[in-house]
Amino acid sequence: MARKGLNTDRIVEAAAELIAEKGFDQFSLRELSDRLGVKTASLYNHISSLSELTSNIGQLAFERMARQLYNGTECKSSFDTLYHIAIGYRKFAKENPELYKTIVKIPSTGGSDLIEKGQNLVHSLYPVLEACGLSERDIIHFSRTIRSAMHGFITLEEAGFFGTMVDADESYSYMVETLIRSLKNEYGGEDR
Amino acid sequence: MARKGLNTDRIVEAAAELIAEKGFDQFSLRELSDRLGVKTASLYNHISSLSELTSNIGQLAFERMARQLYNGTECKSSFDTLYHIAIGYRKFAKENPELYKTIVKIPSTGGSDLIEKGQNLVHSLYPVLEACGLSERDIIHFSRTIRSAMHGFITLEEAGFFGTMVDADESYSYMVETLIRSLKNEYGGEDR
DNA sequence: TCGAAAAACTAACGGTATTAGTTTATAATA
DNA sequence: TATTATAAACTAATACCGTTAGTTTTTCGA
Repeated sequence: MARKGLNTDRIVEAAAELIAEKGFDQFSLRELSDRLGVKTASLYNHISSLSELTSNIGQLAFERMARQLYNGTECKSSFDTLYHIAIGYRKFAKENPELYKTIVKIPSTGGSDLIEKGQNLVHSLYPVLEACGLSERDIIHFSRTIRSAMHGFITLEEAGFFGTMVDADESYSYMVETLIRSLKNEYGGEDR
Repeated sequence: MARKGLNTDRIVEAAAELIAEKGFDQFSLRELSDRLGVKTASLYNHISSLSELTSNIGQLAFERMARQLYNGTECKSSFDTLYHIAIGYRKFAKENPELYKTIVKIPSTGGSDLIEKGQNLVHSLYPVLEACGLSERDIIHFSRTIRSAMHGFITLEEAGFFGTMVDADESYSYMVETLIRSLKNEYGGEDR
């Protein structure tokens, strides 16, 4: 009955760890509380509901991803930067597949904090695209395009919708290069 | 206690209807059996588990989508055909948002029947891309690219990750046109 | 030192999918 | 047509799940 020094952050981190190990679908508050050495009901002193917890885990995933994506990205051009972001995005998703799932599995209701964290990740794309020469409106369009492509690829691959005949890495490179090439063709030359 | 003439197909269709009405997350076997005028346990004479049922619903979604996508697609060029498929894909997903979710929410284990139905939908893309002049390998690559883009866009939009400042329809057109333009630039002229 | 607040607990509720065992209705067979 | 076997309904129970209410214990601040 001694206090365990629990708080929201520790719970969220332990939950993320548990999800990473056992999978998103196998996750339960019961197993989480077991691991924290506490009864399930005690969690509710720190969290208000499972869906709120899930949202917090999604935010954690965004933060970790952002940290991994934008550390030491020294590239020759904005196009190169874009390429490395795209490669890093998938790298993170493949290294943390179950954690990545939480990002989009949030119930649409009340996930505004998560959406905000997602926006942070997105906004950091904008300067890169601006440096490529895109207009304000096209920055939005292209940002949505490449995010859709990356996320869709990861989701479909993970779900098993790509056959095994052709290497997925190769397809991903094809996709990203296709999008960047279209950027070069439309908006500028080689040296951005 | 009189027999209700129930079978797997009727259950799957009723489940799809229920999901369309109440949402994927609100779905339960209890409400499904209520609607069918039967006790929940009785469903197990026709289905083996919820996840199998979910997989069957996903297959139904694929079939309906395929039917809607490929009826009366009379286009001037293969590029036009591709464009209309892309627009129709999103149209279906927006008209049947909850049903669309079932496609990808299937547990990866044992969903081989569903994967096969998905492959059918994919394979019907191949002749179009072949007519555009793509090599066998690039057909796979580009097919994965556009499927990723379409699916990712729909998922991110539905989850609320696109702001409301810029119209999503416009972004979707931008995305599809960008991909088709890249196809024209790489593989051929105007008249395919 | 005492009182209040926070954090643990126990116990219970309503919900879920699922299984086992039983009865009934239909279909096939003799 | 009568009988039997099979399939489809049922009842009842299990083991989870998230969540809430109410209680006890610990800790911290006045």
